[in-house]
Amino acid sequence: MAESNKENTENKILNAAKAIFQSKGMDGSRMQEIADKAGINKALLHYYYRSKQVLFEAVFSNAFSLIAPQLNKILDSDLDLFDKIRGFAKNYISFISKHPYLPNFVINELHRNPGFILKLKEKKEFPNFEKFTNQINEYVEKGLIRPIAPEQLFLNLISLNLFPIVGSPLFKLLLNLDDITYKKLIEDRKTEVAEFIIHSIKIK
Amino acid sequence: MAESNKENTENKILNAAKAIFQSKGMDGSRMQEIADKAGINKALLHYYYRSKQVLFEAVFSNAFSLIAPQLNKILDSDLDLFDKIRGFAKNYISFISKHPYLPNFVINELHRNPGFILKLKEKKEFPNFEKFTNQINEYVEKGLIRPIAPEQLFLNLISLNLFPIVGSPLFKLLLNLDDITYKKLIEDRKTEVAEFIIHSIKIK
DNA sequence: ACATTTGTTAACCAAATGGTTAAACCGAAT
DNA sequence: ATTCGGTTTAACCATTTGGTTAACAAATGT
Repeated sequence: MAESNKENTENKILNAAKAIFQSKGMDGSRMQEIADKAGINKALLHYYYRSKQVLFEAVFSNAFSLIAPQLNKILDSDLDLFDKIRGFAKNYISFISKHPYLPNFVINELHRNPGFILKLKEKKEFPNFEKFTNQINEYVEKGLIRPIAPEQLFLNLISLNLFPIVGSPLFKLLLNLDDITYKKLIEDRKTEVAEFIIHSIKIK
Repeated sequence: MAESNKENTENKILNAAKAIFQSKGMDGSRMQEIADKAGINKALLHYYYRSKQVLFEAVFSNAFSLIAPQLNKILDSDLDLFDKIRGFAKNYISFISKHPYLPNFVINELHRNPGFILKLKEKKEFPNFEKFTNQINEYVEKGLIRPIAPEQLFLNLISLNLFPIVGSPLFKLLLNLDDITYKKLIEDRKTEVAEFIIHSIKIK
C-alpha cells in the first residue's frame, strides 16, 4: 500500500503542478498553492521535488513531450498530402482545444529560459519532417501544387491552427466576440483551415 | 528645468518598465530591477507610480494602444483588397519584428487578468473592421474571391503574420534552425504570406 | 530673502515565499 | 512487540520584495 500511496501522492503533485504552472507560469505560481491543490503539506512537496525549479522542469518536460509525437502522428503518416493537411487541422485543433495553455506555456518558458532549449534538444524525440518535406517537394515536382518551401508551409499550417487558440483573449477582444461565438468560429476552423491551405497550394 | 527633468525621469521609468515588463511579464519583473534600469531609486519609482500594478497598467495600456491603430492604418484604408493584404503582411511583420514581445505580452496578461479586458474596452479605440468586412463581402458577391467569412480571413491574416514571430523559440526548436536562418525565413514571409492568402481566395 | 511645493534618496518594515528541520506516523520485516 | 524504512506534518528560517518614512535637495512663487 505504501507503494501505491506514493504513486498516488506523486500523481496528485504532478497534476496540481501542471494545472498551476500551465496557467500562471513559473513566476506566477506558488509552491504553497500547488501543495494546497494537491491536498498535501508544502514540506512534502519538497520531499518529492527538491526545488521549485525541479518540479517545474518535470512539468515542462512532460508538456513539451506531448507536442512532438502529436505532430509526428500526422506529419509522418502515409496519407496523401491533402488528407494529411485535413487530418492535421481536425486533430490538432481538437488536441489543443483540450490543452489550450500548452503552446503558450511552452513558448513563454522557452523564451524565459533559453538555456532550457539545449536540455530538450538532447533528450526529447523531435518531429520528423523528412517525410513531410519530401512529400511536398514531390508534389511540387509533379505539378500537383505550386512551388512552396516546406518550412513555409509548415509555419502556415501550425500558425493557422494554433494561433487562434493561443491568442483567443486578444481575438475575442479585437473582434468583440463572446466565448460562445468565438468557440463556434474555432469549431468551423477544423475544416476551414484545411480548405484554405489546399485552395492556396493545389493546382487545379 | 524641473518640468523637463520630470518628463525625463518619467520617460526613463516608462522605458525601463516597458523593457522589463515586456520581457519578463508582471510576475517575473522586480520593481528594483526597473528602478536600476531607469537609473533611479526605488522610492522614486513609487513616487511616480504608486504601485507595481499601476505602473504595469500604464505600460500595458500603452503597448495595447500600439496594436489597434497599426491594424486600422491598413485594414481601414482605401486600397484594393489584394493590395491591402500585401501591405498588411509587409508592414505588420516589420512592425512586430521591431516589437517582438508585444503580442505575447498582451496575450499573456490578457489571460492572467481577464478583468483588465473590460477596462480596455471602455477606453481604447478599437480596430474598425467594418470597411474590411464590407470589402470582403463585396468581393465575394462580385465573384472576385471565393466565399469566406470575414472573421476567418482576419484570423488567418493575423495568425500567418504573427505566430511565426510570437512562437519563434518553439519553431526554431522544432525545425532545428539557427537564428539567422530563421530570420531569413521570416523575411521571406513579408511577401510569401500575402501570396499564400491571395492564392487561396482569389478566383482566376 | 523666505516659505512652499516638488523631486530624490537612504534606511526601514511587514508580508510573502522558497526551503529546512526535527519530530511523528505507519506499514512491513524481524 | 520492536525496530526500521519511507512518508507526512507543524513549526521555523532566511531572503526577497513591494511599499513606506523621514529627511534632504532643488525649484518655484511671493
